Amino acid sequence: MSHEVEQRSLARYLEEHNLKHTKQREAILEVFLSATGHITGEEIYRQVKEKHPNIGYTTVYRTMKLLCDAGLSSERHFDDGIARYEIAHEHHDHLVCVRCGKIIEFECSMIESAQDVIAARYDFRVLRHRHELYGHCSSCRED
Amino acid sequence: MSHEVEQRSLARYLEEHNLKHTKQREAILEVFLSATGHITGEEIYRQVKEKHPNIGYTTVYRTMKLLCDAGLSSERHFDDGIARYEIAHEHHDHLVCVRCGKIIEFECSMIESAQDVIAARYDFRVLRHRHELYGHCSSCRED
DNA sequence: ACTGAAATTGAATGTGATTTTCAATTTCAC
DNA sequence: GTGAAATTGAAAATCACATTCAATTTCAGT
Repeated sequence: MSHEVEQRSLARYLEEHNLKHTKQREAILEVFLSATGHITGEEIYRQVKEKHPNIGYTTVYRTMKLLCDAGLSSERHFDDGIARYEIAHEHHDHLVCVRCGKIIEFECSMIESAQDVIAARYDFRVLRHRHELYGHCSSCRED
Repeated sequence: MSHEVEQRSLARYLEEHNLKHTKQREAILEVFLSATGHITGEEIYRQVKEKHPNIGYTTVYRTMKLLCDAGLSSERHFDDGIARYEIAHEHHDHLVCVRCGKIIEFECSMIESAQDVIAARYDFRVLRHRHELYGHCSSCRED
């Protein structure tokens, strides 16, 4: 509950694409939205399983792919190679704490414009980018 | 041949770590160094196989890991998730052409310093970063 | 509410890159 | 040359995720 906007957004996507509204999809959307973000498929699976013990891994992966297609989520891969799903919003980049695993989002127009310079230098047409800073967050540095 | 510096560097690493000097390791180093860079394990395997038909996948992967530990190579993962090995050198970032797969290295001090600003803002200690621009290279845009 | 065609589900199985296992082989210090 | 320790390679395991397919569920049309 309390994610009415996204629920409606999913419902619209399903209707427009002749797809069906199921308990599983609703449950997975709910878990995904309630997470702090950057949750893995495995974590979603475990949490959905609590309320829907019969749900399968397959459905979780398929539904997350659906949510990505619907524009509600986007899939990210950090250095461990495991897919993580974040709530879709404005372009941004990430700080990843290698100790506690915390992922912080940031945006920086200075970097964006620097990229334009690089692209021009190599006559390259940039479609997207990924920029990740790996290190230690402040709370992991407090002894 | 003609990669004497690296051969000596590997030899030194092997000695220091009580590891052994083998034909396979030499052959893999040779193929790796002769590549244009950003070669996959599979590609190394195929090329080494030409001169050493009995070599196994396993040895290639193990040896590339060794070369990384020895500081001669570094492993990179781009969006396709497949490990690529590049010749270790100064820090740099990458432009990746999503059409032809070409990988161009670049460095940009403007971006590096912008990162410091971000790190300070979040009180984050950056250990390393990855910055990849995906798009179309100039030759892929020529119709 | 009822029906049935189409979509969905989930268990089992497949996939693909890489890793591990392990018996046989090779290296190298003595 | 000898033998202990490292290395090799074939086969099997792993790990995250994708595909298959028979059984179930949804929902538009009645």
